[in-house]
Amino acid sequence: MPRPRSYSRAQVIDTAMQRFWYFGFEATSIDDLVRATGVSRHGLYTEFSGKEALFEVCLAAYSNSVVTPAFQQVEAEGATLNEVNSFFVQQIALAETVGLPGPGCLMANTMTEVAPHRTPVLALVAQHNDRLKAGFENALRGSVRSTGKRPSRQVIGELADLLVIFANGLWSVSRTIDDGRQLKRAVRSFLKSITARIST
Amino acid sequence: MPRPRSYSRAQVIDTAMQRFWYFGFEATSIDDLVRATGVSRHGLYTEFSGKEALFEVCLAAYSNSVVTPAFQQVEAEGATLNEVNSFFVQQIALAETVGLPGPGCLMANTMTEVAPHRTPVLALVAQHNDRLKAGFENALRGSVRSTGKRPSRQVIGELADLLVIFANGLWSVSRTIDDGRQLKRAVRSFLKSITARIST
DNA sequence: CTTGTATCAGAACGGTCGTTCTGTTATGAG
DNA sequence: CTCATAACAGAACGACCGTTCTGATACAAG
Repeated sequence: MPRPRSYSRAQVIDTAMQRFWYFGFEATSIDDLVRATGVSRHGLYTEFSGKEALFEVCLAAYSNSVVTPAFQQVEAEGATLNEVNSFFVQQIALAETVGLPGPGCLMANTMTEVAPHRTPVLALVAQHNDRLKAGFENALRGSVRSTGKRPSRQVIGELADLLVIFANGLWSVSRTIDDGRQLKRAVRSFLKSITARIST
Repeated sequence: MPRPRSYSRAQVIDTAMQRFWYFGFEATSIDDLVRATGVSRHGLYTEFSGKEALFEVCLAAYSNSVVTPAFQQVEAEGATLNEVNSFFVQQIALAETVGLPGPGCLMANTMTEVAPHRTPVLALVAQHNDRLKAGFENALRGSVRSTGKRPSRQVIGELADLLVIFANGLWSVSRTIDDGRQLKRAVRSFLKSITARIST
């Protein structure tokens, strides 16, 4: 008998995620979210339980709807550094369509804005970095398979760490740069260095 | 005849800088600054003209009192990648004494939190990145001088861009990591890659 | 058509935001 | 000692913060 809800939970989360992504956690107010989503304050508080909880839901949604579509190719069996390259290139292209200087990466932004003060958030971004590292390791192993060289597990891990750091740095500077070609050039150059480390 | 001021401008700036550094621009309130500096609201508003103006002064102070002491060795004539290495190692050691996960870098944090919404701030962090790039180029040229290889100006520029991205990424992840050895390992590994690119 | 119920819009909460203003106080020149 | 001066502490400003609450509303079962 009750009145059916007039909004879609997924769509609210997506809209909120966009606001947090571009403006950050602190600078995004509940009023902003009410205006952007069209959902009343009451609705936001019954559906989610507060601003920080909603933010954490948005981080998870970002992982699923933004990171996964682009990064799954790197995580797939048989992936190589070619897939790593197209991951970066795709994300740069996405940033260009949104407009540079752009929003960067929600995870990278959160790393520097919210963590380490709020433990649950810190855990989520650390988990994201772990995911990236695992994916990069997978691609590195894939690329190694086709070369004569056999780098140790430790070297693979170190190179994956470098890729995680590079990714975070790249999305950081994408918030101050207006030319996507600079970013693409950096990706090309960096992957060249990594490739050199796993071939003869 | 007037009453002399009871605070030192430089010390107020330094204290405010520390707060912004760790907590970020939005999450640091004027009340926080009043408590931390011991200066009244009125004093802060006559000495500086508002929160954002004070923040910009802090960015400049950070550049002078944090970046310069560590980075000037990289900018010095005759610097090589050895100086780049000790720059990173010193800053990591500093972060370890403060405690990891730590505050990272005020400039990197600002890049992802405040820029690109506020143009004057964006300009300051972009200027910081330019400074880093110029310093890294200087060191790369210094390292090249002692090898047979003669990389083009363009390659030097690209590698310097990589170093800027790496630096920003490194300070980002230092906000989620509790073991400084991981950071040092990454620096060692990354500089190894860069070195390979400018030697035979 | 009636009625129960969950959703709705939006008022209202105390608290804090960045900012301004008002007296009081401490100082050093005369 | 007197007094003009500027820095002082802190009250006060309207606006907005995140959160809670109230009463009207729209639907579906009976």
